[in-house]
Amino acid sequence: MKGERTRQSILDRAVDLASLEGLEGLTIGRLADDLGMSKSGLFAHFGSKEELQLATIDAAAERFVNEVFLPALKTERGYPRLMAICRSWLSYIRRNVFPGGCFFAAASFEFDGRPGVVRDAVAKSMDEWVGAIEKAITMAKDEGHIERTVDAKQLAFEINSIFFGANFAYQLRGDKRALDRATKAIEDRLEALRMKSRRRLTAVR
Amino acid sequence: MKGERTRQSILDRAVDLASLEGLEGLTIGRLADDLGMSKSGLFAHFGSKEELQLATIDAAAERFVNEVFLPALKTERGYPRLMAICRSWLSYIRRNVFPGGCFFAAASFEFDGRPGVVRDAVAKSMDEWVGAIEKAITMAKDEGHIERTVDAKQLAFEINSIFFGANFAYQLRGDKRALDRATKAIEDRLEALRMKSRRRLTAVR
DNA sequence: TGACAAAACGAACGTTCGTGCTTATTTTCA
DNA sequence: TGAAAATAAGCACGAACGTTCGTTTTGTCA
Repeated sequence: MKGERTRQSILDRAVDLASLEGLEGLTIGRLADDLGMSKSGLFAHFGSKEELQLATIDAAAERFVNEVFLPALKTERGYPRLMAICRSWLSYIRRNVFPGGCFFAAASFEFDGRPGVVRDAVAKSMDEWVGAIEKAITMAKDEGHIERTVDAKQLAFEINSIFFGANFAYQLRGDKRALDRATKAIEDRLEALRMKSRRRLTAVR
Repeated sequence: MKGERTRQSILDRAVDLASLEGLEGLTIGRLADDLGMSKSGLFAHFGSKEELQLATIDAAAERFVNEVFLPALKTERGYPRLMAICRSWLSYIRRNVFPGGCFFAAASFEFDGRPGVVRDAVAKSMDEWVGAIEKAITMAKDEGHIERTVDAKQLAFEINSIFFGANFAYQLRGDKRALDRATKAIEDRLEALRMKSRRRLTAVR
């Protein structure tokens, strides 16, 4: 009981720290100090640093899903939901859900060069996320909201790219307009794909 | 003389290593071992790890300019050069100029959360690069190759985003088609901006 | 309340980190 | 060729790393 609560608060802090310093830069001693507890006590919860990293990724994924994905699912499927997902992602950056920017963008670029279970876990999370975007695109096609010829994988690639670009410009370059630019890029791209015959519905936007 | 040669070979290796392990994961002991020299001997060349990191960024920038930017400058200014820059960048990923993928993408996401001179150096390099893309776009406008209404900053943002997305998909997800997708995304985007009155020139592509 | 389990602690392990010093070996050039 | 200068190595340092240990504190429940 108590242990689970502690574990959760450790992971909460670990996620924040890792978004700033990286999953490798995340350090058990530093984390313990931050939480006012002993290294050994903290360590016992995970058994190894690698296990801590994996648990941190899981915790980050949970926060991400709660803050980005689930809220967007409330919007009706099809074009509206696809756009809601994009807006939700950009809002998640603006709200600083992770203090160091997108946890998964950072982790992706940190681990893309080294093999191991941590890299695999990051890749799996990202696969799921990009897959979710693809699915939303496919739904928009199925609903007849966007053209049937749309290549879902291609479009998901482009949208995800814009997310990375937005995170980069916002976090590193401090470009306040980065999120506006990303919004415009995605809106323009998606708007061009809307079904002509459904133009009467565009006013809903 | 000799020192300069050694320094260069150290930096060559440092760049490779940092592209894989990150600039913070880059370690003096590991680097010295790799090169078959002593930590202290290597250390003397730089005086501090931070100085080594800064020199590594410079060396990476030099390699990047030589491998990506300068070759593209041989192409005539305007639309052709803009496209050449994009193709050159994608080729640079395909050729594994840095063993861990784009050095600057990795460094950007590694340091976007922490202040300091290293972060500033990374940001400066990226500013220059994005600025170079912007300039190429502006030239294409001036040459009358693309529409005068194009927002150079916006377009540069989008192109750079695609680069990040391509690096991500190629390096972490091992998606061989990532570079094709990036090419298509950029081609389609740019093609739509070409001046109608100059359509007779489009065959040149 | 008392007994047992869970959780946290403090100290220490061996290793590696970045960084100083001092000494030895090369390079360079008058 | 030999002296001066540049370069590399050797050694040691304090701190931090992940990890293990035995002990103590805290929580849970019969």
